[in-house]
Amino acid sequence: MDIAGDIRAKGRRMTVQRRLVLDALRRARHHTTAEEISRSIRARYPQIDPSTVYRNLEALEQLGYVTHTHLDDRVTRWRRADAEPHGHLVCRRCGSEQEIPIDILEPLAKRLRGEHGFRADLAHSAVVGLCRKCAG
Amino acid sequence: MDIAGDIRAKGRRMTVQRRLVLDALRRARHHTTAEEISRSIRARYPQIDPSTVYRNLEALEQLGYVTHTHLDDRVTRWRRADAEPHGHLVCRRCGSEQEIPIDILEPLAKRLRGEHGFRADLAHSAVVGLCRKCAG
DNA sequence: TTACCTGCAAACTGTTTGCCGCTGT
DNA sequence: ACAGCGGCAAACAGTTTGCAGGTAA
Repeated sequence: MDIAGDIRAKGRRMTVQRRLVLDALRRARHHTTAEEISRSIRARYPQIDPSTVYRNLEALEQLGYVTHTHLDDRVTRWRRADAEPHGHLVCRRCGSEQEIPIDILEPLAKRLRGEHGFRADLAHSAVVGLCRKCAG
Repeated sequence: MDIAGDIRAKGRRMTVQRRLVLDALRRARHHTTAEEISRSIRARYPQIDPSTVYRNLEALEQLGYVTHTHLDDRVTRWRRADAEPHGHLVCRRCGSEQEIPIDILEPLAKRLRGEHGFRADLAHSAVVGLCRKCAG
């Protein structure tokens, strides 16, 4: 898909800053933070302001190209919307993170939908608890 | 249980500030925020500083009397540790919150434990998604 | 008496906003 | 030409911290 064309078709613009944010997200294997994206862009283009990164992440999320998730701190994690979705386990003791296949979470999503009419996005926030090591 | 005695037995102190925080949590039907606790205390005892509330919440959590949860904003929610645990559904569109019985979440917890050795605390963070109205 | 605890003020982190000139389309 | 967008600086919310004096045990 031609993101640039799509963005323009929606009356928005494809600026170099927007492209750089998109590229940074493409380079990141998993989720990243705004700060990390900002830092990686500023390494080459120091004139690009962090606030521009924030504004672009928000815009790109509205446009449907990126989404964000929350682990157990106050930092928002961003990733491309077309990456395969997955869940996260984060240990409240050692802080370790672990990705899990989304289908483990499916039965719960189904049940919440059936019993509460609630369409859960179980990839949105991490499951917090104790990892095997720390629970031992 | 005698919290005051228990706290002293652990080498900590029962101050009026600490008691006020505990009382505020007892008065609150569900989870509250530090700001709310602080405000309710300061209505009567304006000299008590918000930072004291934060420090006490942390201390009381370490001592095992309170726990915190996260909904989908950046505010920490506090409650007594002896309140019955429950899950939360929060709508990303309208912001509505809904409590759900913890046993709905049990099968997932069990599975995470079995397949990943991970002891999930599914009451710790809200499940985010679209409520019935907003999904309609 | 001696940790622990408090109030106060200041710092801090992650993020948002106002302003205003610039630039894609 | 005219929205949308960017850089800059300042504001913001929620929370944390350093300090110096106060207080529970």
